[in-house]
Formats: sequence, C-alpha cells, structure tokens
Amino acid sequence: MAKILVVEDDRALNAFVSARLRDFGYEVKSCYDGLSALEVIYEEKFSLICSDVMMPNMDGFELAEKVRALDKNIPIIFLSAKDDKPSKLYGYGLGIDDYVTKPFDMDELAMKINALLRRAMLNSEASLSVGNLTMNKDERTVTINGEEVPFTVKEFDLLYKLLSYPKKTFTRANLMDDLWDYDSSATSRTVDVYMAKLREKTLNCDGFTLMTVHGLGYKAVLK
Amino acid sequence: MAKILVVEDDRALNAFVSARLRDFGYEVKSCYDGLSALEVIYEEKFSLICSDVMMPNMDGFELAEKVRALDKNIPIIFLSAKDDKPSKLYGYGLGIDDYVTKPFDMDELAMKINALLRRAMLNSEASLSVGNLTMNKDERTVTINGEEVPFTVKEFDLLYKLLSYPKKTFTRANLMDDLWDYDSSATSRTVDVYMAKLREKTLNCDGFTLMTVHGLGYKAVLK
DNA sequence: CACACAATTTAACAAAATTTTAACAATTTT
DNA sequence: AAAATTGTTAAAATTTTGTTAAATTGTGTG
Repeated sequence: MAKILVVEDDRALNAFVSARLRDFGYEVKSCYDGLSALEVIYEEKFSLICSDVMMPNMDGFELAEKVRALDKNIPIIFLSAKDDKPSKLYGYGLGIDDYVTKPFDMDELAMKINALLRRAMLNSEASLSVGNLTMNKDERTVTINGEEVPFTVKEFDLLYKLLSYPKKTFTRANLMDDLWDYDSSATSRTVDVYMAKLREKTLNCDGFTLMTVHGLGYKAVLK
Repeated sequence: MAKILVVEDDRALNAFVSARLRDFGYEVKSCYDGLSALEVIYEEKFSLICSDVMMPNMDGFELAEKVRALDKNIPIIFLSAKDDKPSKLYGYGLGIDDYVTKPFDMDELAMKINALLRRAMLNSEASLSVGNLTMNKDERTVTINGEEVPFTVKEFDLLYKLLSYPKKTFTRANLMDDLWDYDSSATSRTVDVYMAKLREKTLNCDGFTLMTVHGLGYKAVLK
C-alpha cells in the first residue's frame, strides 16, 4: 500500500488532509516542519510527499531540493497559499510534480495523488501473475500451479520486486535499499542466500527465470 | 525530442499554445477536434497529449478513454474552461494526469508538461541502438539482429562508452579511468584484450566498426 | 521471563566466471 | 630493417557467486 508523508505546519489542515487520505486507503504520516520531515524521510521510504511551502525550520523548496538529491523519483506535491507564478516555476524547476494552491478541494487532491502514484508505478496492483505463479500483495500469499507455497516476508518482497520490473537488473545494494532498513548492517551477501531460496521455491515456475548478472546483481527474465 | 499533440478547437488558442510549446523546444502537432486527433494518434507516436474537453465530433473524455485503451502510459493533460469538480473527477478517473482550467498561464502549463515528461521518461527504458545492435542499460542486455548476446560487465561498459561517443578517439588511460577502479593496477594492455573480445562479438554488426588509432587508442566509427 | 520456533544473517568453503597477465605473432611507424 | 605498437591466445590470478550450516535475532506462548 502506498505510504504518504504530509508536511504542513498548520496542524488542523494537516490533520484534515491526513485523515482524508487515510479514508482513501493510504497509509499516512504527518510532519509539521521541513527539518523533521527530512529526518523521517531518511528513516522511512515513502511513495509520495505532500508538502506545504512556507514552514518553520526548513521551507518546502529546500525540502524538495534535499529530497530530490536523495531520490529523484519520488513524487512531490506542493500545497501552498502562495499563488504567485515565480514560486510555482521555482518549484517545478526543483523537480516537483504538482503545485496545488490553497484553498483546494480534497477530492481533487486525492485524484491528483492517484494519478501521480499510478504514473510513478508505485500504485502497484494487489496481485501479480507470471505464468503459473501468482503473488497477492495484500494477503502476502504465493501460489504456484494453484497450490499455496509459504514465503517469508523478505522472500516475498524480493521476488515481488524482481517480478515487478522484469528484465531489469538490480544490484544487491539496489535491492537492499528498498527491502532492508536503512540502518541495516546486513552484508549484501544476504541477498545471495535469498536468491538461492527463491530459486529453490520457484523451481516449478514456467513463466520466468531468476538470473544472475555477474558482477552486478540479479534480474527476473520472462520466458 | 518530445513530441506533443495539442487538441483544441479554438484555433487562436491552439496556435498560441502550440507556438509557445515550440519555443520551449518541443515538436508540436495541432488538431482541432477529437476524431481527427484520434486518427493522428493511430499514425504517429506522441510523448504527451494536451487536449481540450469540449470539442466537436469527439470530446476530451471520449478521446482520453480511447487513447488510454491504446496506450496506458502516455501522459494526458486536459485544458478546460469547465472548472466544475465532477468533470475533473471524471477526467482523473479516466486516467488523465492533470486538469488545467482556462484561463491558464502558459509558463505554468509548460512546467507541468516538463514535470510529466520527466516522470514518463523515467519509466521508459534507456537503450542505445546502432544498426542491428541494441544495448539496454537497465536490462544489461545486448541484442544483435534480435538475438541476445552475452556480455560481461566490462565488455558492456566499454562498448557502451565507445558507442555513446562515436568517432571520438579514447586513449587506453581514458577508458581505464572511467571503467576501472582508481587503485586498479591493471596494465593498459588489458584494454586491448577487451577490444579483441568486442570485435569478435560484434562481427555481425552492420552499424559501426571498432577501429584502432595507432599510437593513441580506439574509437567506434558509424558506417 | 524463559522457552520453543521461525526467520534472518553470518561465515566458510566450493564452484564458476571474469579479469589480468604474459608470451609471442602480426602490423605499423620510423 | 629496427623499433614500437597492437593482435591474439591461453593460462594464471582474482573476483564473484552458490551453497550449506551454524550463529544470531526476532516472535509469540505458556
């Protein structure tokens, strides 16, 4: 499920937006200034950031800049009372995805967020099928030939990621950044051990192969 | 370069928007109703569609629906005088990416288009083609005449670099600085060995030749 | 809180693949 | 023709990956 970070110093507005986004089925975390938002972002991975522009400690522009330096992919939406053109252009120049001026309609904001997440491809579907294998993200189940096969959390996430972007090569660091905690001290060799497990469990899968890209990492190739 | 289709029955506005987008460096095509737009879309591939909602023959909603059936990835922006919420929600429901209400600021529209294209580009694969050879950086695959040929990391990086700057001559030191670690003690003769391997593997390539520049290094020349 | 149990991580060694070296042949330049 | 540079090849050295089992961490239960 998509996780959204709402950064807004007006606590009432923040609570309102967060609550409505939760109604739409998103997992939401709230921050009340740029600096603490950045701290949270360092620790947790979000699908989208919805931020005010004028805030104490660190404004939205600075936050967006810092976030973009970390991750040039995460969608960023500005909520601002500032309706002036230079601010908007400056924001877009920093690489934000949308600039919504207050007051705004909550349904519209939700729709914009939907559209952005869809495009960011993070709004992934609940289930994924490749050949005789089906993975259900909500239930965290894997079935091969209609039969359920038990997968641990890490095994599931790893296979899901690989199959979500078939053919794409992932480095170990790549995979760990997403599936392991940021402060995890685990060696990248851990990934290898999981690949061995995944290969064993997916022996009877007819839709793909888990390949190693020597010197780089791994990828799932459809066949 | 990005190619944009502007669909708008108000000819003056269409001309204005198209002209300004050209100023921003985009290639632009104009249509004046939904039906003819759809015809053009069947024939040509666009990077983004910018469409009016109320138009003769076929309105924007219907157009968006048909386009989405063809291509669920192409960014779509609605330009509309209709500022009512139901229309917006309906549009977002069809899978459009943004809904801009007239009158709008041209610079802002251009920024939105920039932001959307940037995001859409992130999803598209980065590949390089020369004649019958294609290299895909994400997949780390090389295909010659549609057939996949295995390349090691160094072979891939080396060929990719040479083909990225065709005609440019690289010295061995040049290539090693980029593709080898700082502390690598490898002799520059190592490069020669790789060139031999690359030449062998690209024997059937019709788009380029790997040439030796005696006393200097190597270069790839298109033919 | 201790216990059992499962999941995760580490460590070690074997196996595989890649990279590098080195030697000699071929080619180009002087 | 001599010298310098490059081509080619195969073996040696190194790096990377596969695999297994043991150690560690985490989780739920009585």
